[in-house]
Amino acid sequence: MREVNIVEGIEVKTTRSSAIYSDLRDAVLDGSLKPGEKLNVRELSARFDTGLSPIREALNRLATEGLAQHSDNRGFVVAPVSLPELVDLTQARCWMNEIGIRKSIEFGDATWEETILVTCHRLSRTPRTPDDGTLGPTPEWNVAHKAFHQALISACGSNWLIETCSQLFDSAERYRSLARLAGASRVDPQGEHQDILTAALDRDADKAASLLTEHFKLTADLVQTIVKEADQ
Amino acid sequence: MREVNIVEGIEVKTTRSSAIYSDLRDAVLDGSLKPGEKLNVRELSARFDTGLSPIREALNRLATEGLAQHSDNRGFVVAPVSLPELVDLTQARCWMNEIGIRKSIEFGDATWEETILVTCHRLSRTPRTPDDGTLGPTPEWNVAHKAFHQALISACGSNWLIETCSQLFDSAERYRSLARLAGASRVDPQGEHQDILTAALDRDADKAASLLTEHFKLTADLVQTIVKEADQ
DNA sequence: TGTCAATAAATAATCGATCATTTTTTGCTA
DNA sequence: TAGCAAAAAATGATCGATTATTTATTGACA
Repeated sequence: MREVNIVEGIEVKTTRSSAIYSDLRDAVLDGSLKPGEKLNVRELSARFDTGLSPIREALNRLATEGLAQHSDNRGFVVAPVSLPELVDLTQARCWMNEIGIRKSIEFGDATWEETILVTCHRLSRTPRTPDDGTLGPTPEWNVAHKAFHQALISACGSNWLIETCSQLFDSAERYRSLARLAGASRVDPQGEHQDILTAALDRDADKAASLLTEHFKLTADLVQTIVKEADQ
Repeated sequence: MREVNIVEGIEVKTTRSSAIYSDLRDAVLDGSLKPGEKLNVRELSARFDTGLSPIREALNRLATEGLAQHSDNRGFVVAPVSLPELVDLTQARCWMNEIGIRKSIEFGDATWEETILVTCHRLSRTPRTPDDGTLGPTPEWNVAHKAFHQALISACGSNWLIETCSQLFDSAERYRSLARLAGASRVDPQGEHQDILTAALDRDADKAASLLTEHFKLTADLVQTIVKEADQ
C-alpha cells in the first residue's frame, strides 16, 4: 500500500492490487505474456516483490475481463487466442462500431467534431515506430490510436456501447501485438484514419461506417495470416 | 475449499471465492443488496462464515463486471442505479439485440429454430409467481426468461455479442427486480415473447427486431416510473 | 459556537503461514 | 516395459494477524 500517483495536483494513493493489475494487463495486451501461458501466483508474487493477495486480486480482475482464464483449483492462464475468436471479435467490432459511428454522426455536436479532428491530428503526430529502432507501435501511438477510435463513437449516446467497444479494442490490440511480434505491420493505417475522419465530418454515415468496417477487416486479415502461420 | 458440486456425474470442487461470488451476484441482481450499499469485507466474511480473501476475490470479480464499484483504499459498494444509466442500458440492449436477432434470422438453421421454440415454450410453462404468494418472478422464471432471450440471438455468429447481451440482460434484471420490490409488474410479457418467436420463425427480421426493441422499451418505461418515484 | 489539528477508531489492504487440491514422481506388479 | 497406485512435490486457496489508510471523534483555540 505505498504506490502514490499525482493526478492533477492531488495525491492519489493506489493499491498494490491495482498497480499489479495494470502492469499485468499491459503485459497481456503487448504480448509479453503469451496466450495460454500459466500465471503462477507464487512466481508472480516473487517477480513483483509482493504478497499473494494483490496478485490474486489482479488476476481475478483480468479473468473477469476476459484477458485471463480462471479455473477453480487450477489457477490462471493468459487467455488463449485463436482464429475463430479473431473472426468473432472482428465481427463484433464491426457491428458495434458501426452503430457507434452512425449514431455519433446523427447525434454528435460541434464538440464531437472537434474531438475527432483533434484526436486524429494527435494520432498523425505521434511517432508510430520508436527512435531506438525497436519494432512495433510505441505505447504513445497505441494510446492515441485508441483515443481516436473511441472518439469516433463517443457521441453515440450509450456509455455501455462505448465501454464494450473499448474492451473489444483492447482484445483486438492483443492480436495486433502478436502479429507485430511475428513481424507483420500495416502499411498506412493513418491514411485510412484520415478518410474515416473526413467521412465523419461530412456526416456521410454510410461511407464512414463502411470505411471503418473495412479498416477493422484489413487489420484482421493481416493478423489472421500471422496466426495461421504460427499455428502450423 | 470444500464446496462440492456434481455436474453430469463428475465431481466438481468449487472454491469459496466462486461460491460467494455467485451468492453475492444473485443478491445484487435480485435487489436484496441495494444500490449504493456498502460492501464491508469483515461484515461479509462474518455473514458467510469465511476469511477475508474469498470475499475480496468475489468483490473484485463483481466490480470488474460492473455490478459493484471499487475505489482504492475505500472498498466496495453495490453499483448505483440511475435514470440516465437505465436509458443508456436500454439503448444498448435495443441496438445489440437488434443486430443479434437480425443476424440470427439470417444465419440461423433448423436447430436455432427449434431452440427458440423450445425455450419459449419452457418459459410459458414456468410459473412466474411463486405458489407461496410472495411476489415477483421466481428464480426459475428468470432463468427461463434469460434462456429465451439469449436463444433468440444465439445464431448471430459472434460470441462476443452474445456475451455482451448476457451482461446487459443481467444489468437490466437488476432494474426489474428493483421495480418489482417497489410493487410494479408487467401485465403480459409472455404474449410479447410469443409474438417475437412467431416473427423470428417467419424469418421476418424487421418485425422481430421492432417487437424485441418495443419489448425492451416497455420494460424500461415501467422501471423508469418506479425509479423516478423512488428518487423523490 | 465554528474551525481546525490531533488523536482515536474503523476499515481496507497486505502478508506469510497453513490447509486443500492437483500434478508429478516413484516404485511395484503383471 | 506398460499400467497403475501410492507417495511426494507443487501449486492453488484460505486464514487470521499485521500494517496502511480513511473516517470519526475529541478538544484546543479564535
